[in-house]
Amino acid sequence: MIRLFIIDDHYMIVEGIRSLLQSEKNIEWLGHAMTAESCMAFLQHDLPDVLLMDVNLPDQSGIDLCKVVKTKYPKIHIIGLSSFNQQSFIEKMLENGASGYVLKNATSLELIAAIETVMEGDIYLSHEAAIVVEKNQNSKIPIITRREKEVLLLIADGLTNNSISEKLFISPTTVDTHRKNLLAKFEAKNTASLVKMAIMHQLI
Amino acid sequence: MIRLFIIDDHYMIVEGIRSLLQSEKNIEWLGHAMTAESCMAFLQHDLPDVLLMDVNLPDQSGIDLCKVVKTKYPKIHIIGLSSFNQQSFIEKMLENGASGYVLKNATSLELIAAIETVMEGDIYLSHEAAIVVEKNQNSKIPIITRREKEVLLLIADGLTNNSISEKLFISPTTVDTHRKNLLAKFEAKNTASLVKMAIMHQLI
DNA sequence: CACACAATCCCCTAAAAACAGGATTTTTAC
DNA sequence: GTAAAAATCCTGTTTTTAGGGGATTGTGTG
Repeated sequence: MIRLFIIDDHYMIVEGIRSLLQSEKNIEWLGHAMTAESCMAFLQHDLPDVLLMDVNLPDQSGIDLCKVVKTKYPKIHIIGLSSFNQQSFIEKMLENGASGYVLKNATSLELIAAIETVMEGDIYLSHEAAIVVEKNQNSKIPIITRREKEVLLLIADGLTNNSISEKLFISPTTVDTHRKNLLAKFEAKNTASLVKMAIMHQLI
Repeated sequence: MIRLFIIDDHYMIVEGIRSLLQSEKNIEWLGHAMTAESCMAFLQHDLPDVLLMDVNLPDQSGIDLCKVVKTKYPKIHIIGLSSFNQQSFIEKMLENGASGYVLKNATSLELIAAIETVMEGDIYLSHEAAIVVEKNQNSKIPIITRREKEVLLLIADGLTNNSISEKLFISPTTVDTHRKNLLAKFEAKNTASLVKMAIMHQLI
C-alpha cells in the first residue's frame, strides 16, 4: 500500500488526481494541502510515502518547499507537478531532492507509473519533461553570482551604472565589470537582449 | 438541463471538473476535447450551452479559438479557464466574446455559480480574477502601433537602430523615433526597462 | 597551502542610446 | 474630404554602454 499525499492550490487538479487514482487499490489517499504551511503541519503527525507537489504554491515556492521537506523527512519520495515543462523548474526540483516530475496533462497511467517508479527509489520524468531536459541540456542556463544577480535586477529596472553604483555603494567601474560579465555569460549583445534572456530564463 | 462541454489539454483538470460536477443533476456532461481542432469537430454535430475553455491550448490560443467559436456559434456561452489571473488574458477573452473567466483553483461552488450565471446571459468573473481586473485598470497597458511592435521585438532581440533600419528598409533616424515613442509610452527610462515592461505586459 | 572564483577597482576608445528640438508624407477613420 | 494618427525623415548634443585591456583583495575548497 502506497501512502500518498498531495499539495496543490488548484482544487480542480487535486480533485482530478483523486478521481484518476480512485480505482487504484494499492494507493492510499491521505489527503491534500493547498499551502506549504498546511503541508508542513500535516507532515508533523503523518508521513506519506509519496508526496505530489505543485511547483507553484501561493505561500512558498514548491522548489524551496521540496528542499525543506527532504531535509526534515528524507524518506519521502517527492514528485514535482507543474503545467510548465521548463527545464529550469525540472532541474531545480531534482536538485532539491525530488524523485520525479510530472506534467499536469499527464494521463492516469503516467501518474501511476511515476508513483510506482519513485517508490522503488528511481527517478521518473514525464515523457515531455524528459524531452525538454534532453533538448535544453546544451542551451544551459548561465550560472551567475549573488552580486551579478543584484546588478542584473537593477539593470532591468532601468538604472544606469552610476545609479547602481550609488545604490550598492561600489564604484561605477565595478558595476560595469559585472555588466560585462553578465553580457558574456548570457551571450547577449547588449542590455536589451540581456534583460530578455534573463526573464526568459526566469532569473528576474 | 445545462449541456456542458470542456476543452482543456490537462487531463487532470478535465477529470477534476467532471468529478466536481458529478453530483450536479442539472448539468449534462457532453464530453471534452484536448485541442482546438477536435473541439471544432465536436461542435459540428453537437452544440453545448456552456463551453469551458482553457486559455492555453496546444494547437491554438484559447483566446483566438474563443473568437472563432463565438462567430460560428453565437449562442454558446464560453467560460475562460486558466491558472493565471493576468488581466491581459481575462480582458482578451472577454473582448473575444467570452462570458466568464474562472481560475483553476476555483471551488466547485464557484464553478457552478459561473456556469449558472453565464447561462442567464450575465458575465461571471472569478473572485480573484475580478480583483486583478479592478486593480490593474489604472496601470494600463500602453497602446502601441504595428510598426512600433515590430521595432520593439527587434530591440528585444538585441538589434541596434542601424541593424533594425536595414532589416525594415527604413532610415536609422526613423527607428530612433519609434524607439523614443516606445520609451515614452512605456514610461521607461531606457531600453532595459522598456524590454522588461514589454515582457511583463505580454507584448513580447 | 595553492588555486579558483567572486568582488572590487582602474584606464582607454568607439559605438550606441537618450534627449531635444523639428518636419513631411502616408494611412486610417469619421 | 478632412482631420487625426502613424510612419517617415532630419540635425544636433550629452550620456551611457560596449569592448579591449589589466589589477588587487578576500574567501572558500580540495
